[in-house]
Amino acid sequence: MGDVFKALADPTRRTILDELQERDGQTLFELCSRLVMRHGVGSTRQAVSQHLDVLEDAGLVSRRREGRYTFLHLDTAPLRAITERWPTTDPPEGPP
Amino acid sequence: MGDVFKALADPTRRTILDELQERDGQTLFELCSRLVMRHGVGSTRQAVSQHLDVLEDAGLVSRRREGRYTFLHLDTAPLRAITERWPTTDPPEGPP
DNA sequence: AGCATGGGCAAGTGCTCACTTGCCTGTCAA
DNA sequence: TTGACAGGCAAGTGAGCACTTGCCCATGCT
Repeated sequence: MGDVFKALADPTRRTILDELQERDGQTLFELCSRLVMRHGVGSTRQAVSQHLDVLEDAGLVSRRREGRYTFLHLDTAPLRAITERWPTTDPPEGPP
Repeated sequence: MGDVFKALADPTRRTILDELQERDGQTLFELCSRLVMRHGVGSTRQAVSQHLDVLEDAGLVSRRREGRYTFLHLDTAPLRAITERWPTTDPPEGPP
């Protein structure tokens, strides 16, 4: 359970989640390219892969192998446990 | 914004939030005592205080000075930004 | 005034973590 | 079959973080 929080603690990993949410099912190379192009993240392929390991352990990302490619999929389900653990008093309805 | 995630990454800090949610407005000594008694957290006073610094920077805890005492208050508002950033597809209605 | 209590401030230490470097495996095209 | 491509598997390194130790300041009671 604490893996989810540790996974979200790194800004690069949060950017990966952002990118996968915008375009799900990317391959590792495509993800690396888009991280450089659109988010200015200059990490190497191995660094991104290690981030994906952490995200996979947290249950936030799943790898789907298909032939030569490995497609990455986002799963935001573990995030629900956060707001369920410390429920907010006032609802998300925005004030005036 | 990333401060919230870094604050939640540590298990001791999450326990502090749990304890403050159960009993809001504690003082530092009371919090330390209850962390030892009820959660088995054996950190020193300074360690807990440094955790409170992190939680305060993240906006999750506020310190209210009153005479010789400093009361600690929980604020779960920053947690809402998490589920708003990566909205879940299926609602929290649990399956069978 | 004088001392105990509640708490802050700062330096030092060990461990974790993000990132790099290098090499190795499996898949497709020519 | 051989080469290029997509990706994994380590080991090593530097920075950040959690925690401790020691000292200092303010408040309140006697």
